[in-house]
Amino acid sequence: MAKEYKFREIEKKWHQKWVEQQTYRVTEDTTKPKYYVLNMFPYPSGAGLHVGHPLGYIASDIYARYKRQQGFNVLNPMGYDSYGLPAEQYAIQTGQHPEKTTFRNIDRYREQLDKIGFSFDWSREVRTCTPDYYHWTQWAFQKMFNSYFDEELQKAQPIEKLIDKFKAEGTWPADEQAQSELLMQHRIAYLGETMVNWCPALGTVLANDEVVNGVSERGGYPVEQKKMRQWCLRVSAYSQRLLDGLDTIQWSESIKETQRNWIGRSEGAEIQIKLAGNPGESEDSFTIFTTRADTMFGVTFFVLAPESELVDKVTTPGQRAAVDEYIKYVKSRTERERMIDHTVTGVFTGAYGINPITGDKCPIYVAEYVLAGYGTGAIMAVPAHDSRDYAFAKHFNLPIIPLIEGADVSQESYDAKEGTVMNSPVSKDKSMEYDGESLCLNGLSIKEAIAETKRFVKEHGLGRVKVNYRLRDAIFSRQRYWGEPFPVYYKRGIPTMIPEECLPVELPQVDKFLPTETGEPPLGNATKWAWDEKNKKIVENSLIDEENVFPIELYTMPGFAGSSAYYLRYMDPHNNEALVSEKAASYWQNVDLYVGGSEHATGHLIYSRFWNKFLFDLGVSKKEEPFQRLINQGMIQGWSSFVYRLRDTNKFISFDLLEEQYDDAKKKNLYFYQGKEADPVYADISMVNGNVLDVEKIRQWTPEFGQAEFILNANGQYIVNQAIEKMSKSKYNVVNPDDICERYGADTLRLYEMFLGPIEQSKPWDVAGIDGCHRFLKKFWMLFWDKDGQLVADDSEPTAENMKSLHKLIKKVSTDIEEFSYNTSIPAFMVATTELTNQKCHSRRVLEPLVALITPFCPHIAEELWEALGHSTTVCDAPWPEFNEKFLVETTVKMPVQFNGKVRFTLDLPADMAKEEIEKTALTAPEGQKYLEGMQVVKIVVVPGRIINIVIKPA
RNA sequence: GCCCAGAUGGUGGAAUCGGUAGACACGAGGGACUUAAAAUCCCUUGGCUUCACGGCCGUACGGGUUCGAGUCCCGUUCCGGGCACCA
Repeated sequence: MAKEYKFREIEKKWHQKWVEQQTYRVTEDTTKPKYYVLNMFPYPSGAGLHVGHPLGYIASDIYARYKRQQGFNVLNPMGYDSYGLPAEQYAIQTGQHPEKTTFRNIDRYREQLDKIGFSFDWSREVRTCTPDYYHWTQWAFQKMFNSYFDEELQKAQPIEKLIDKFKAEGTWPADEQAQSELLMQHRIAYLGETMVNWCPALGTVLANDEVVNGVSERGGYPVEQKKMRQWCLRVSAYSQRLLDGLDTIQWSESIKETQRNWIGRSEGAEIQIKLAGNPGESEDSFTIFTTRADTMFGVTFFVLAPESELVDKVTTPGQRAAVDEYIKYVKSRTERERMIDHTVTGVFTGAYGINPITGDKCPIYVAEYVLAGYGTGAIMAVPAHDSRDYAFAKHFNLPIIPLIEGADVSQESYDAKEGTVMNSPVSKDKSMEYDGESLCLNGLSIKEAIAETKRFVKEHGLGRVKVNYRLRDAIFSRQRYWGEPFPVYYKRGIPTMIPEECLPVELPQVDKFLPTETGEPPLGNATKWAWDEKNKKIVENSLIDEENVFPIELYTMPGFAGSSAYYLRYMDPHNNEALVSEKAASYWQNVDLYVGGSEHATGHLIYSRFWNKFLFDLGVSKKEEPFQRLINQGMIQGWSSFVYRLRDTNKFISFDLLEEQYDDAKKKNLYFYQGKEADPVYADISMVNGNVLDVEKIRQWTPEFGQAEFILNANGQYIVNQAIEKMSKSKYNVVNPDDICERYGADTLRLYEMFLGPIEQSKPWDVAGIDGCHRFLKKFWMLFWDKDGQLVADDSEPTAENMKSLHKLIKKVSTDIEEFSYNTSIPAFMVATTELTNQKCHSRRVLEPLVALITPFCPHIAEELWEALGHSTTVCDAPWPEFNEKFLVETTVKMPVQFNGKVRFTLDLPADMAKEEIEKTALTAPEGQKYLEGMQVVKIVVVPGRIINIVIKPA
């Protein structure tokens, strides 16, 4: 009897053994080099894992196992990002404590993960919602509170240093309140009155990356701008370092570019503009920011952002009413409206500014197209060379002065930064003189003109060169329950830190997860949420006396708080004294390989880099960048199936019977049946076979379908419409990995997920092909057993052919793993297996390395075969086979081409082979002889790799 | 609008540095074994043309460089992602 591949038994057996033998447990082993592999930890949602989740985990597991076999001490931990909105929303609906549902979901995730055979060291698991974990989130926050960013040193420094500086300068106020306010302007974690993205439906503020197209990322609810006092992190202070760091890490170019865009560095100049005929107000000048200093001669007006404090100061009494009206209008508009609708609006303030270069008096407007948060909130408008200024000038009939030779500005502005400058100045007396020098840019290129203007402005004290960043500080508080509480109390209104030794401040119990009746966040429902300063403990709210007992912060931290430094905690997860010990941090340093989705490009991956840089400044983190190499796995999409219900009926029409019409306005297809519109309804993927609906099955699914009438096509089938969409429970297109494990085994699942295509690409899940992977594993298995079920391995000498098949595979698989193109390794495995089967290879010296090679991909079958081969140690430590080129030496001429007296060969030859040998080989190869006969070899050029050019001439 | 990444059979995708395009797999069709099914194995499978041998055309489109281009250069179209009144 042939030995059957019983994957269920094999996988169960090894899952148990791995647990018993603690196969994947790692310690700081200084005798080995370290390698740190990390997956973005999942948020444990109620829906469980679908086949898309493990994609990245499998990819990183393969790499981790490969590194381990190469002799590295590999840290490969896993945990849960377990604070989050869904659990809280669920709690509001059901009254169940979010911790309960979260832990239940975690158990389910763990069960699913365990089936796939990952090499995670579970002894290092972290959960962001447990006090021993968020202790260190709170601790980091306090450190940020007690630090400021020193612009000169470009790093975080203790706040005491700043206080000393103020004291030395004599600017340190006596009043406690004033001290607090002064320091707030410098602390890295600070309480700030800022415009925030307020989402009324979620009842909380959101960070910029949580708002997409003016609506909340989660739920898609409208977001408005609101001025609120919030905790913020001074991420913007690190802009330059965040930008510079990108050049030192191996991330995909596209994600680096996304971050560069988000940081948005722009070099420009700030220029002082004097007000003309100062209308008796305190202010006599304002500052504008421009990247196009070269266009100073084309300025025809100035514009202030509506939110700018300057508006109030410059507005003349005559224009006051109009300006107030306009500000009121701007406030009435939501973020979304402003983003979609770019109609030109604005109003004249009545004031004029003086162009310091030309001395011209230009009107000052207020318009919403200028943003308060960027630059100085004031601009100089050059309608000829900026499309927004152009639209504004046309609307308000303001002059347009072209400054670039050949630029036609009669229809649109000329925004491009190329060309030769003219009209700058138009004539000599149109340029102001400073210290005997006046500016002239005519004839210069734009680039030269910018530099020249900057120099002029700087040298004559008209302004300064300035770099601006688009990156904003992160809003760090949320008006939610299920998050880290702030270790902060308000001592007579002054935010004060709860002493470090009293951390963690645990999340209090509440009976309701909704905001209070007075509109306070959910923590307002807690009755024991006051800080007793004297006794250093949390006490009942009723004891608040504003002398010794003070209210504690009601906000909680946002989702990214817990995920910003979790990689450090994995190094030393049970440490009660520190976030991470010096020893562990020094050993593990930073993450060598990070795998996760690219959707975190402007969120987690920026915050985490910022957080790490801060901890690096503190000396806690040992590397400036937390993630050396980043791989972004693509999404696995699902095939959604739609059935069509005739509107206002319970009749479902087979898709092929419908008439299709494209609606341009809605940008989608509409379907009609006998003139009546039919609406799509999701059908569960499990009820569809190909594109045919199992009508009986769907009838049992919901009562709605149970009573429905299904109109079938001529073949008696109900055809569904299909579309590729993101895999999601609500789209009923989820494929569960458990089912695949049950049917084919984890090894097949692992192999197949890699076989689907390049890791970084999004691709639809398609079960076609999984049979092929399973079949391969069976073939691979059968390579080791004879027809009686006996192991075939013996000590025989491998043939040259055997070694060639093996070493071809070693080479391919090794480079593929390094380059993360696992999908191309799998065909190579298939070819090698077929070759070795045909060669009837029984040699241990081939079979053992073969098992070692498949270990990262399919660890279960590998362990089983490794054991069968007589090893008592785990295959995880089987050394990675070394590639030896000599086994590939068997010359075959792949492609001879003759031209111009040159012959080019492609040969399978080692790169370091001596030239004479190459020549000999080439000349004796049958194809070579055909071309070289009667020729004299003049020169042989060996291109590294295995291509040679042979230059010949007639003998 | 700006930036980034793509486009190869019915499908996923191979093709190393510019060297036989379509490896490998899926799907489809045909066959063997079998009472039958499953499993397994074998053959065919880019298009057009030919009884056949073969020939011609083919890597989104149009040019270019080269003895030779899927690959390099210029331009165009389309799809995906990011940013977007950022001065």
